[in-house]
Amino acid sequence: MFALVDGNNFYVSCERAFRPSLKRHPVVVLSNNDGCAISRSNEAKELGIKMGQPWFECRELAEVYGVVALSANFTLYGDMSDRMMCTAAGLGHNQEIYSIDECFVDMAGIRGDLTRRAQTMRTRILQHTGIPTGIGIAPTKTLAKLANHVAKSADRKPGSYPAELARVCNLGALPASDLDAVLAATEVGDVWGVGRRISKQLAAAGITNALQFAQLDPATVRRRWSVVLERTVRELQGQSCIRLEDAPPPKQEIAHTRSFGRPVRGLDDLIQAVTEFAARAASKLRRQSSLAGQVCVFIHTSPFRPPPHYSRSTSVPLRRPTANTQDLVHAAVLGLRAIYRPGFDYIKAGVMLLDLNDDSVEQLELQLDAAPDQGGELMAAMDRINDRFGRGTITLASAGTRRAERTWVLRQQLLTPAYTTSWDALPVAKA
DNA sequence: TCTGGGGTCCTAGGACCC
DNA sequence: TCTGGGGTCCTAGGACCC
Repeated sequence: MFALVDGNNFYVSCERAFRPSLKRHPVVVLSNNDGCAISRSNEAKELGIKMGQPWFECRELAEVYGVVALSANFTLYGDMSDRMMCTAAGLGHNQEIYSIDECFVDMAGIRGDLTRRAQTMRTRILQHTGIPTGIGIAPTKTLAKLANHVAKSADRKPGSYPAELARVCNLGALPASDLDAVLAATEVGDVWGVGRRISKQLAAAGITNALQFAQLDPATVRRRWSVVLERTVRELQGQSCIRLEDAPPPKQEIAHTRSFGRPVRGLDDLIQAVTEFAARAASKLRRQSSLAGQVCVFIHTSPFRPPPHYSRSTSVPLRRPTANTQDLVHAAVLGLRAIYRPGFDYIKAGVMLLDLNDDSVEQLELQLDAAPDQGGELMAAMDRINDRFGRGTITLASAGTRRAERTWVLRQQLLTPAYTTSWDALPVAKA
């Protein structure tokens, strides 16, 4: 039996935990550059503000109704998530943290009334963190997701499902006929794994609710769509096909990409952005003890603006896999110079690290051929400083278009003289 | 004026090999 | 003259997730 614990309107709930005056007010949290609404309180949802909706589209309406709009504070949300996950882990023996606001818990081997246990856990999470949650329980992960959807909908929209399924919904405890009724009341597009495209195709075939979908023949679904969708059908039928991943595998790619607040034209500005993106990605890479074999960089103009449009990406292979910021930045800038065309208003850029593998192999090679230190100590020092004093305390800079060499720049305003002194002792500071 | 930032998995098709 | 077919690897693109 799987449980899915999901924080309601997570970012908004995090903000409310520290500002109780926001309760019962319509609140939205906005993405970077205050571009889109990425979390909405129930009150904001009722006003019709959609997930991912551009803020400029709803601003007028929001002003009329006094919607409070907040810029996202992802550091805060990460901390709140850690707390919520620690508490939620007590629900069973194994936990998979699926996203910042959701986790699966394997409840196999837990005796007693699972529904009551989940209700107790819900109260405890609320007390520990101030975050309201919904908990769904079912024999497969897809059904647990669906149960969670029921738990939240029954709470928020009375009448959508039986009221006793609100907040905690245990589909495993339901008689078959009741389960069918729940599936029949669920739109097929609300099933985990069925997105917009496929729901449209299913609708064309007369399949609009989850019960009809669950009654399809898996082999037919595989032939007509894919093995992925076949698995979804089987899971809805109660056959568990997706295992709990309690020890998440290391990432296969690491990206850092951003939209700019306003259009960027010059190569120098793009180099500056790409340098920062590559450095951020490199730091994530070291955190999971991996090395990258390739650096991909992309730039593009806004698809929402009139032409001319320009969009290109390129991959730069590295001579040997590395996690060194300097090497990764160098490769990213090299790629950028290759794809850059003057005369366009660029709105977004990004750096992706690909071909990732474990750094232990590289360590072995280093020992074998006694290669010079690739800056490992320096990188570790940078990471420690940034962990301690905040991201961006120390960064790598790239020279602009006129000078080819790179320079190190220290942002010293956050460093005390003592730390500056010890930093000066490091060989790189003279570079 | 103003439109997020990450990820994963699968498939199709081409290149290449035997 | 006649010119196979299966396996593997890689890449691009699609679809999905939060």
